[in-house]
Amino acid sequence: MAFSVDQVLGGLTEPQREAATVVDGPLLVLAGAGSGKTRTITRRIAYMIACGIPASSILAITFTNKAAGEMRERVNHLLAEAGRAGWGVTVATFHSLCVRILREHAEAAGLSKTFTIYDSADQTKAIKQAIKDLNLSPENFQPAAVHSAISKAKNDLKTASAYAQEAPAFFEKNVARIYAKYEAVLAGNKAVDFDDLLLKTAIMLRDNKDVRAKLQEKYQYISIDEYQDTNHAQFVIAHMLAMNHKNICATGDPDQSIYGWRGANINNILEFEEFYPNAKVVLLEQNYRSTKTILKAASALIANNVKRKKKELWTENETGPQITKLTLNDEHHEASEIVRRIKEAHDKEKLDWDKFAIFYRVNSLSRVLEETLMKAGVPYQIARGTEFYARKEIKDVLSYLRVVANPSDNVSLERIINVPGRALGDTSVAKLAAFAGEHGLSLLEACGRVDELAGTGGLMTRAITSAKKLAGQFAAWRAMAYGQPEEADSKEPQPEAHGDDPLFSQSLADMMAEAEEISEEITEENSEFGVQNSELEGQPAAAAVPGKPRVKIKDLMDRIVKESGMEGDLKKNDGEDQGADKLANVAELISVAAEFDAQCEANGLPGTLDDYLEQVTLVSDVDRLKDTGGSVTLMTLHAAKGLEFPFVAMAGCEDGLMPHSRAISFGANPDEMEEERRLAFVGITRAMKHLIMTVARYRMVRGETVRTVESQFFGEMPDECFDEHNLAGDDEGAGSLGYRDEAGYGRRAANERRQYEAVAQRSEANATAGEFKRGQLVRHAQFGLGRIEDISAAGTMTRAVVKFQGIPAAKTLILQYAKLEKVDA
DNA sequence: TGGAATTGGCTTTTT
DNA sequence: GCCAATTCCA
Repeated sequence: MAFSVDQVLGGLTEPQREAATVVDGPLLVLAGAGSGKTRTITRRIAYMIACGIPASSILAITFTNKAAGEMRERVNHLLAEAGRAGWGVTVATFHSLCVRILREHAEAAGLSKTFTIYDSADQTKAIKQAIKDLNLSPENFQPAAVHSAISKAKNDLKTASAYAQEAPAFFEKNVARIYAKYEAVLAGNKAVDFDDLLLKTAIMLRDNKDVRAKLQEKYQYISIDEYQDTNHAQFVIAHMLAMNHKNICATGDPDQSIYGWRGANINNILEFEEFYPNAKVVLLEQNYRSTKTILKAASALIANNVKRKKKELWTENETGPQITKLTLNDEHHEASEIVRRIKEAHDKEKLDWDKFAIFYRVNSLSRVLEETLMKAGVPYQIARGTEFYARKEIKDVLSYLRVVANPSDNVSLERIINVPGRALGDTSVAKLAAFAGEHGLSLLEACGRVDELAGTGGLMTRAITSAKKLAGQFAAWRAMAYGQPEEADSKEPQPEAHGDDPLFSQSLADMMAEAEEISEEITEENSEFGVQNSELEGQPAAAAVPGKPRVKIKDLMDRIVKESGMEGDLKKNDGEDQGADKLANVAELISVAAEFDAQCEANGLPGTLDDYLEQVTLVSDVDRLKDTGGSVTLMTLHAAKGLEFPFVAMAGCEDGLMPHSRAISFGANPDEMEEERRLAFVGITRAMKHLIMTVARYRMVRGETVRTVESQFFGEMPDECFDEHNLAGDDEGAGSLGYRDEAGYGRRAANERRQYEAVAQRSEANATAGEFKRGQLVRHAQFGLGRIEDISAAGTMTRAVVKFQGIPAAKTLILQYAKLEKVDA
């Protein structure tokens, strides 16, 4: 054993070695940017195995699927070198781990085994539905805002009723109602959303002693990466799992906490020691990535944050070149200058394209950069905002599959019930839905029994035929997917009033049981998805159903695309439209599915439809980036976390963008500014040697050209770190004018001003006693503190548009009724 | 019912 | 400015 221990720990520095060898008891590794954190954790896991800890009792949680895959690979590689088999460690993200736990303990969690996972788009849709059902106006309750409120509540483990109890004011009270309704919609569709994965797992672990004990025994050694970005639900899950053996290792860097906006709680890491008083703490402060210059600038910047643990990054690397700071005319100038310099470095320094990255704060900046790269013939890849899986045609195909997997999923069915057109428009669907509601059926079941509706509802003959046909098709596809010999299910004997898991759940359960028997170890331990170990020599294949080859997702998909008429529809619309594009995307989806099939085949995994759908739902943009692209990488600062590049360009280093205006604007939590600073810090510390930061003097924002001010963060970093060039041809010294050009820029701005002035004049005359003006701070009995954004007179009424703190949508109030109270700043 | 045309809203970040 | 969603029109 000793031999492998040495091999496993070889080349680690003293602190790294310490972190890797403290295996028992709580451990906190505060790892600065570029301090070899991943390397250390990987070694730590390998060390545990080398010490004889069974791989199956090790759980490693990472932030992205990509990180999970990489870690798995590295652990395997290390152990192979040390002559050990590395498979069997569970490496997962919180979300994928939860899916697994929930499927295994579906009953205990109060879920159907075949639950569908809704992505954000599905969630928003379901929320819209709930808002509509409650007869609330979508204007006052913007689905997106409600969505984020609910999501936040779930991350804090607040169920609908708990949330309702605490709801302080009007808005929240109604959100509570929507929340409850939304939960009902989800349950009706046998669906869970992203947040539910965490919430349901956390609650089950908290309340169900048996399940908790079982999982505690299973995962005796737990390590969690990027701990600074965990939220409350994740915190609870981690500690429920660890509370017995207390072998929990949290690694992370408070300075790189950038997901506060979605509920991550930086205090989880800041207070780890309070939670585990006997925790061992290791600091990794030596940076192996960046030059002294880059590190100096980054350290100076982050030192401005109050909420942090002091840490001094240092490096033995060279001083390196100064950071290039460029001021350009506009975003086009910015893009061309960045591209020019990238090309230059590519040619002169013989750097491959994949050594370059361009970061930006918001996705909208990518457009011009992309165009410029394309024109210049520079290969690039991008973690896109509207990524592949969000495309309409892709979502459509996946919706078909989801309905096959879960016939109760009405949201997915509604999405495609008339795609391609089959005479089932809004009217017909409404009737079907009403019928379904009356009889406690799913929408699909209603389609199958449309005959019974014919007398009453008066559905078009064509619609009736279509509905029946569709129900029949789904039955057939389902039979194919789950290896059911019959195809007769659509006319199946009455699925009784409230079908709990109708149709096929039986066969699925059997299959799962069988698969488990065959190789409990493998299915359980070999991680989730298609990303698999390659070192699985000699393991028995865990085929889904013995004697029957597993159904290929590709074949199923192929069949659905053809039989549903989608293919024909897209071909028909080919007329130099996007039809061809869409068809190509579908083809791409199918070939990715074929890859999934092949992966599962190779690793002897069941690779059921449910597995596939789960995989597809939980991938992110970053996961889709290839390492070996031979291309320049474009991404948001958020996506850049954990990566490194020899040459980095950060575009849009301007106030309003970085830091984002949201953190600057009225009512912003001061913590937000710190998070913006951390975001900039993350960006800067990705760079190994070359760093360019650019400022565009004018930038097109939402169709308006605005005058910008360079980022206030520049003022927090030492001048000597920068090599500054002003390549903007025009005016000097205008930088102090403010965010928007005083003179107005463009017709639209002028128009707006004229309108504003007119309104202001009118309201001046009408406003009660004239004390309310635009910009005035006010207090409202229900909504709280706000600021008047606009004010106007209409007849005898004066209307004020007020933006209240904590309420995303501005409210329009009538002054005579609203009893606004003036607040002095 | 489907396609065109207009509006409106949006822009943080994503598992 | 762009995209999606809604509305309008045939």
